[in-house]
Amino acid sequence: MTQISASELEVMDVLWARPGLAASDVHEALGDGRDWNVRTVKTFLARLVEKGALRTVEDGRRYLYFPVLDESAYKAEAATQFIDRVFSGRAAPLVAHLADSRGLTREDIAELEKLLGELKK
Amino acid sequence: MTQISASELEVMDVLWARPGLAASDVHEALGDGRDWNVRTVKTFLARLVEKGALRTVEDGRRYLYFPVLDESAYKAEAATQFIDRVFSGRAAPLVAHLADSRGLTREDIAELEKLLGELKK
DNA sequence: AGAATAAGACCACGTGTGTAGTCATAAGGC
DNA sequence: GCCTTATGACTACACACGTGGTCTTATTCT
Repeated sequence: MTQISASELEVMDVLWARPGLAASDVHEALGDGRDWNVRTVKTFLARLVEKGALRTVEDGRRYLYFPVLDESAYKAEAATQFIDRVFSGRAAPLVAHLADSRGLTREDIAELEKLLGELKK
Repeated sequence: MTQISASELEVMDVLWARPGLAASDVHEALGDGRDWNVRTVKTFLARLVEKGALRTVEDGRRYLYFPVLDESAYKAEAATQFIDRVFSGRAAPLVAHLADSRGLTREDIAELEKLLGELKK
């Protein structure tokens, strides 16, 4: 599978949340913080279509964009790859590092415990 | 801080494990699976020195390479960035996805539980 | 109707990255 | 003393990525 860059991923996130937006809507939805020119957003959309991550549906003289790539599948894969790359495939050290860098709040810890409890079944 | 690419990271991993290797040693250490030309490895080393992640010590007519970047600090930062990018900063979904994709073995789960137990203190 | 706006199509351009080649030089083997 | 080999220095080059420009055409506003 082709790689998706960090910027492209932000675009995917918008469309995973609200599939079927047009380019200008995606641009608008990104608005906060992300100060990309509409054309920049369109470039990302076009590249994502090339990569097979999105597909278009014509709507008059514009396109609506829909995800082809499944969000969960993609993120699971990305997580696995990241852990392979950075942590030699071991998940525990990752969590340890998160804790170190204050990436884990008390709620996170509680949530993880609950999750682990379920996983054990 | 400048970014380190996936390939460069593999080189760093070798030198974090065994600081003070020469280019050819790094090449050899990477050997398994990684079939890079020595010059490719040297390119990565040079770029890592430029980026300030490694420093060199002359040893006759060659260099020995030592990490400047701290491994733990780097990996903690990388983990945080990854989670921000892909999981909107939430660690729990990451672990959930790992579980989904069979990225978590029973041992991982046990290890994580132990870790969480310690974190709670 | 004419002007401003908005959409897509196509193009551009600097930087990073993966992947090495060439050149000069030093050192070791015969 | 020369040939091979290892080393560093410098260079190359294609493709990805971030960023956005131009050109054409269709719609909408006044």
